[in-house]
Amino acid sequence: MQRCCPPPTVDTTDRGAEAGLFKALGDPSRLAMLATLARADDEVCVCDFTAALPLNQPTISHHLKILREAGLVSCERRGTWVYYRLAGDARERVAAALRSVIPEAIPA
Amino acid sequence: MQRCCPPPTVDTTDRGAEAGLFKALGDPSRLAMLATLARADDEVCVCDFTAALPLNQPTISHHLKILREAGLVSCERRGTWVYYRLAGDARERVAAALRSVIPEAIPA
DNA sequence: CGCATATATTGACGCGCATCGATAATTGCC
DNA sequence: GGCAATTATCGATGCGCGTCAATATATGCG
Repeated sequence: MQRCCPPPTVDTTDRGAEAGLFKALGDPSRLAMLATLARADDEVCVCDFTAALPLNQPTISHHLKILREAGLVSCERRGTWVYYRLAGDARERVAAALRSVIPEAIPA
Repeated sequence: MQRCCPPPTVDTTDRGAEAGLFKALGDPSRLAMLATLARADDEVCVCDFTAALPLNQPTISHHLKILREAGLVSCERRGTWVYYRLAGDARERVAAALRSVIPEAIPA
């Protein structure tokens, strides 16, 4: 191992949190749910996801749990049905994560 | 399976490409390399990564290959050393992917 | 209470990923 | 050509992920 030219400036900041966020975004089905929630003015029923997506019900529930634990969505039970909505700070959280890695990728 | 209330509007657009991009961002070591490249004005030598990151050399090479295949970085060999740089359209690509999922997450 | 429906959890399976050691490929230098 | 150094590839290993069937939990209704 040998140096080549100038002093190295490798960013060794721990980005486990940001990686966790992006990992939650790393599945097409989860992106479909997030895109739906981001465009819905109010909440979306789980039954809509199970009806529209080509996945079995436990798989839907599993993906929603991952989004929940990532803090990207929140849910509320009303009667038999459970309604999900985009978390209030989801937009700024992902934007901040992206900005922390590639600062100029987002205006401000 | 039964409807609950209004017509569902689940976004079933295929987001495999966006998910692939986010999946490439879903690792702390790869984020460290990307953050380094995004802040470096010019290119960064592989030897700097192997020297600074707590990973073995084959693992570094493996992660760089993933970033390369995701189109996020490009590389050029000069002599014994290989230099990586952030791809020219990396910033707009990730911004567009994020915007396509959560439109209001990014200003423009 | 008992039944039906909606959602969550559990357990299992197969595949992909992160990591490493060993080795190959490439280049520079003698 | 031969040797040393840098990077890439290969093979293997262990773990995590996406998926499903089966089951559990929760709610509403009669």
